[in-house]
Amino acid sequence: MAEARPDLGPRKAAVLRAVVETYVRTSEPVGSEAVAEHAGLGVSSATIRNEMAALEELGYLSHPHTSAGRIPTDIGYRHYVDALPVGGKLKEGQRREIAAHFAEAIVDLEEVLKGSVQLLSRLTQYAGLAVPPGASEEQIVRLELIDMGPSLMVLVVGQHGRVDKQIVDRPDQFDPKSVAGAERRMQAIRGQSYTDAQATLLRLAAEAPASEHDLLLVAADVLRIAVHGERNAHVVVGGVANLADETQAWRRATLRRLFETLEREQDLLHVLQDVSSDDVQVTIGAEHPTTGDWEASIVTAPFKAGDATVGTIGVVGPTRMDYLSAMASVRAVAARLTQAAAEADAER
Amino acid sequence: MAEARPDLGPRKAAVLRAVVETYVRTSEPVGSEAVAEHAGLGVSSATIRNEMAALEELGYLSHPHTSAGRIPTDIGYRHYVDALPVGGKLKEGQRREIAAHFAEAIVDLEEVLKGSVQLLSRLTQYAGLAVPPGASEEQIVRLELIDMGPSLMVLVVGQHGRVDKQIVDRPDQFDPKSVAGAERRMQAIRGQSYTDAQATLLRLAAEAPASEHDLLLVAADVLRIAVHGERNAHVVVGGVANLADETQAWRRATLRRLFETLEREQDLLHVLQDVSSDDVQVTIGAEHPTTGDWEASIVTAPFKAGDATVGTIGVVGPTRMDYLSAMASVRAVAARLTQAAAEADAER
DNA sequence: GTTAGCACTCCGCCCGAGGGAGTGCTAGTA
DNA sequence: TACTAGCACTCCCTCGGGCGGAGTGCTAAC
Repeated sequence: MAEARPDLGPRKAAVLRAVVETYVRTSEPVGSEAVAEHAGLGVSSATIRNEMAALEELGYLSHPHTSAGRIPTDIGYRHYVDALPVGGKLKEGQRREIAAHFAEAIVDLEEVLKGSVQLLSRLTQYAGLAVPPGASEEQIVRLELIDMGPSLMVLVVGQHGRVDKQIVDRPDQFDPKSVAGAERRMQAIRGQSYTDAQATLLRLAAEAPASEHDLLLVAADVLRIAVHGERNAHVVVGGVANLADETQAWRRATLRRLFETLEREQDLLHVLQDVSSDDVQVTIGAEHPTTGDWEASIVTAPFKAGDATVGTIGVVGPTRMDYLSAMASVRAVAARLTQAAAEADAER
Repeated sequence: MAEARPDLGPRKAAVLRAVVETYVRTSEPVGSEAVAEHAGLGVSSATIRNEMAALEELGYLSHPHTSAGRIPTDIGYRHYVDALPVGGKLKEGQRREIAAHFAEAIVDLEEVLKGSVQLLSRLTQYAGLAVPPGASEEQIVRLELIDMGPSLMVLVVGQHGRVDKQIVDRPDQFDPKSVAGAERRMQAIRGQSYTDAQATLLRLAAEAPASEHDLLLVAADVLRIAVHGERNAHVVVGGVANLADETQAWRRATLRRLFETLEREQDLLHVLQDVSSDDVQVTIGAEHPTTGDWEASIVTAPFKAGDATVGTIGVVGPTRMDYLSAMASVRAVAARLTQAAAEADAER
């Protein structure tokens, strides 16, 4: 990601910035005249033209056709984003909306995330996304085997309100007595983290009588899935209607692909899990293989809930995105999320 | 819904049918010539023209402009649908796909519905929808109060794998002893239906000591919500990407509105709950107030899971929908769903 | 009641012209 | 050497007019 691109020098950078910002605002290719005015560099449009030609040569800008203005390439956006000052400012209204949203104490993380994703989509006019924290460090509050007639439900409740369930076919050998036995045996893991508990269950299974052995393995498997998020790890998505807005100039086919991926949670998860950093992170266009044909960018930030369990929240929008404002919104929401979770923990 | 429209007579009905079917296939206004060929009425296009003019007069067809063909109005579609033979046929491939999907025994209803909605969206190329059955008649397998530090989780597990949870702030007076007491007390409802259990809890609350009183009320409230589906009653939605397809001639703004409603689960629920009947039901365009500006139709069918608890499954697509095939698909999936649930019950 | 024939309407498309935005280049200036 | 003014050139976009065609509605004949 940190490609060794040559430093542009202040003026080229300013021109690039002006092109990006004007293009984002108008969604029309940007001409030298407009840049000369907007960038306030005190040079004429002719000079700008030279700079723009150079920027195109370097791959930061492109040209729909000879006599049109310039539009940024993905690389151009990348440079722009990297050069962006850290502190994007929120509008007063946005700030208030965020504050209002986090006024209530955090209770159910899942619900809060749904709300936060909606909030982000309202703030940015793009679609909001969130990946709930993995369960690995969360403590288990309860683990139960529930007899459901022909099947058996394994139910796990985590410290932060997480509930994982899985229903498995119950082979005949799982008689009520074994189930009760296994359930009693597995209570040893209460208070352990999901990861630790999984190991404990495997150990218990080894020691347990044959009739209970498989049951313990099944329970261990539910924990494994909870940790890895293979099945349940849904991505919370909200505000996708924004993507269908007329002002986003996506072609119909692109829009369709975008929606398809937003539904395929697994793919989405890969993208979101690949972007991990301590701060806001931006993935532009084809920078990630999965997002190659999206013509879209993702802005994400991690948040902490509990001790070290980390989730991700962010937005998806067109590459022609208002990165500054999107990053500010995402950063602010992630920060408030972390803070709210910390307060909820302190109270505990 | 059953408007007292005059009977059209066989020929007008045939003309209407031909217009609808041709229009659905080609998405172009249909001319008299085309109908004369397709409908096989053995009359000339001039006669068809007269009939079409009459149908327009009656409100079944409309005219984009003087010299264009006809397209059906919502009323036209309605008549067409009502006159449709009951037994739409599935293609062999579709039949196989459905069979394959229901080959496995039903375990977790929620998971099955997600799959079925995807299945329907694949079969029809529209978007799939489902409302899980309300909890009212389901039996409660477990009801627990779980201490989560500053808050309290009420957890209910139903006979068919349904899990409702709610996290509530725990006022100070809820000391561990009261919680334990209330939990013991409320076990009386095991095996009762959600509705009955709710009443039982209210009765228990009246008898219980003050310290446990509120806890029992909270639990009763969780059941009430589970039954009414005020909060949790999510609608399962899948395959929305299909709606963004180029071949669906929605304007961007309409598409946006459609997606917005698909995200507002409450609204959607109202629409789906309003359509209840024993068989496949079609809601066309503005027939339902909520769907007024959708330019979309909904095809739904109820399915039974368990004894009398009824959910709904269906598809949303453009008013210009292949109703015959959509109805056949929805009917088939609903039937298999009911059947699979019955088998699962029999095994119990 | 049905049909053939026909005038008429109106859309969609093609075409070419004109305007305009923006470029790239060249020559001149500080 | 860096910048600027000027200018020719390119290419898109739009607009208007002119078909061609699809389809209608009507009339008159069967």
